[in-house]
Amino acid sequence: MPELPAAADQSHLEDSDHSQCQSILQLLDRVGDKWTILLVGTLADGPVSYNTIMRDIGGVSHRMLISTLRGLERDGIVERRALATAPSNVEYELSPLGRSLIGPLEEVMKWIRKNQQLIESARSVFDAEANPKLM
Amino acid sequence: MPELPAAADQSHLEDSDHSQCQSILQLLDRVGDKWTILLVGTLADGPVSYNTIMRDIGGVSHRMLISTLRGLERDGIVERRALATAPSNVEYELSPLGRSLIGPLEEVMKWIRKNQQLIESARSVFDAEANPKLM
DNA sequence: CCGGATCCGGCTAGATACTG
DNA sequence: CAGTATCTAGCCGGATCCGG
Repeated sequence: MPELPAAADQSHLEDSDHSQCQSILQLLDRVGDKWTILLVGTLADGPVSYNTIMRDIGGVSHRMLISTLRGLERDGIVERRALATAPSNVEYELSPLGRSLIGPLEEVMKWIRKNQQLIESARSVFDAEANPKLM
Repeated sequence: MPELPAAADQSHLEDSDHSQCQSILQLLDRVGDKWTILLVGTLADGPVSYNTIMRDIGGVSHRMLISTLRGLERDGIVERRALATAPSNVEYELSPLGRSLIGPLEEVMKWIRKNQQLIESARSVFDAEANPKLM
């Protein structure tokens, strides 16, 4: 079983403050992950089948989608249900825990959509100042 | 100028839907970034000097801190002010745009702190079910 | 003290091919 | 269709040295 999250790498065990911190950093990686945020967004409205997800999220590879879903399932954020239909089909949906994540992440998405233009122009200005000659 | 964000890799230019999407994905990486989230948190209370940041955030390397700060400065989220003191000193603070990010990210941090235990036990359960023999 | 540049090992994630 | 396994290139990030 390769490729599951890799969990605990802390070699020399550390005092509780540090391991507490480690755990938070780990969760930041999970929750802040690009695909996690997008995935929670597409699952927010109810159960969705695998290929629908694949279609809805542009630019995610098969491999990344599967492994992100596994990770979220492991963390108790999504639930997986295999339907016994003729062409095999699988549905994913948010658990209650996962649904409680919608609010916070939706805030972040709203912020991004609202400030997208602003940030892009800030980048242009910054790049121009840093490299006036190249413009 | 190595190592700045790398901005635009899209070779064959794409229709506006796709480039729009690309831009959002990019911002997700910036905003969802572990160090970004922690950094906005420590800058939330006002201007902070470089070494204070370094001390406050455990486990960040010099290189990552500098490059994250550069990226955030480029995006107009933090402002950098070099003080003309004897041992040179630099302060960073959130721009108005950066301050508007505090709310959304604070929501995420609250969610993490609240559900940390829950997630860890979900992981244990999942791992036990997946590998009953190894337990 | 701040921060840029370089080197380099390890991990990430895409492509691909194979199972049920 | 859903999922797994293998191979591989490219990036990320830590260590380190230098220069302001």
